[in-house]
Amino acid sequence: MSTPTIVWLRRDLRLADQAAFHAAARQGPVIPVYVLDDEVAQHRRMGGAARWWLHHSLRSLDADLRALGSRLVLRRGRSHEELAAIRRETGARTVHALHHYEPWWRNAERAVAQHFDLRLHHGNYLAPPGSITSGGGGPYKIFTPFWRALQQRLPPPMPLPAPQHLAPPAFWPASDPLGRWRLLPSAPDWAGGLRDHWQPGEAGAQSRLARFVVQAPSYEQRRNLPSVGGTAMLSPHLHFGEISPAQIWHAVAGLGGSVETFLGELGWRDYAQNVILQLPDYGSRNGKTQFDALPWRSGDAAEADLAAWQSGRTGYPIVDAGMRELWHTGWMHNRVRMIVASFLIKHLLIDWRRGEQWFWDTLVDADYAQNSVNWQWSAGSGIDANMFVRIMAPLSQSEMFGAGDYIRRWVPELASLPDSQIHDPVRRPDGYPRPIIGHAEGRARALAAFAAVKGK
DNA sequence: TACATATTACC
DNA sequence: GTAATATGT
Repeated sequence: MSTPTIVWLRRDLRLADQAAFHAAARQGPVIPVYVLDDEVAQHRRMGGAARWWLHHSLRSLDADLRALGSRLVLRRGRSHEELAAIRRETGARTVHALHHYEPWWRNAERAVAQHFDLRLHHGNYLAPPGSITSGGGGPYKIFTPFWRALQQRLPPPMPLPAPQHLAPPAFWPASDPLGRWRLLPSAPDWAGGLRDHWQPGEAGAQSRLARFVVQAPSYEQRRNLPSVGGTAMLSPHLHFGEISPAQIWHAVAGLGGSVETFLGELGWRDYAQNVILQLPDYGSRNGKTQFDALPWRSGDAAEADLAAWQSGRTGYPIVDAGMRELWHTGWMHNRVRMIVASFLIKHLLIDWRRGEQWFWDTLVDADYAQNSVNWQWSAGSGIDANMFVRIMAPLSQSEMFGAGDYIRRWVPELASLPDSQIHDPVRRPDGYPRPIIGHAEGRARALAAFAAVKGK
């Protein structure tokens, strides 16, 4: 029997269009390995919602592998140590994996490469991050020119087929029982809403894509209406790599209508990855250093406001609906994400990193690049040019995007109010709070604080 | 071919 | 305001 090859899985938990599986399957026996490696220094520990998703995604991948005559080996610890142990157990000398760009993988990959012939493949982005450079040869800072340049590289390669069979090794290395990792919440079980809304795994990703394909041509008209829900809801599947952007691209490109707008969102995902590649600390450091001087609020009053925001009790119906949707389902509509982020940063004048941390813990799609880039975009602290202090008015956004039914769904205290009242109720039903800050007051405070750091 | 300056746009 | 490019010297 020939020497087995390791497929080292990270956020690429799929069989189709998975270049590491594709390459390894042709070399003989394959050992698929997932190492839970987020407890080491520098590695951001996954949040609670993401851990719930990971549990189910790993179980799904293991079932899919067993149907091919294989299985998933689970190990916990430092990636290079666990892989080296498997090498000693099985004699494997080659590791196939996909490229990942979170800063903590740099050291891990270097260490793995000391023990193995490490073959890294592309395939989790439309184009390899770092490969799109501006006329001056440097990385892009602004989305639009980046996207124009990326489009020159499209279409992405045709998706690779899933392997039909994966030869098992002569014997399997030890594998942890998934349950021992305790990725699921113990009491209280807060995951009921997640179970109702999501099907983690490759099959769930494909069915979500199939549902979206028929709606993709009307994406433009529907995507900003939280009551309608015209977005693809593929973000957690993409984050865990249960589906590739190339698969999505080839499923929707050419359908007409506003598909181009949707593809721009896939482009934004590539863009964010390119930003953290040039600035690995983007999740904790302002892109523009003058924002380091911004007088964010702190202390008991700010902490109380943060808690009200987190629990959906700000007294702004659209903000509260979004925050409760997040808590219940692990996801929030994109338009509402922008509104709640603006509210925290501008109206409450709370550091964007606090919001980023909350999203990191509660979103099933929590992604280092996306979360960092999007929060810095909301704060205006990022490297992308940004002329004014953008302060979204929650009430007019709520009206403009017809959020009435969305609010009724997530803020049941307000369910009986008519459209004329629901965005800004004059009489607050029992138990629904008054606004924790007035719009004009919050706006003025934010303008003063941001003016202090603008213009150098 | 370098470098300055004008133009355009900023999900 | 400033990134990126087009245009000028």
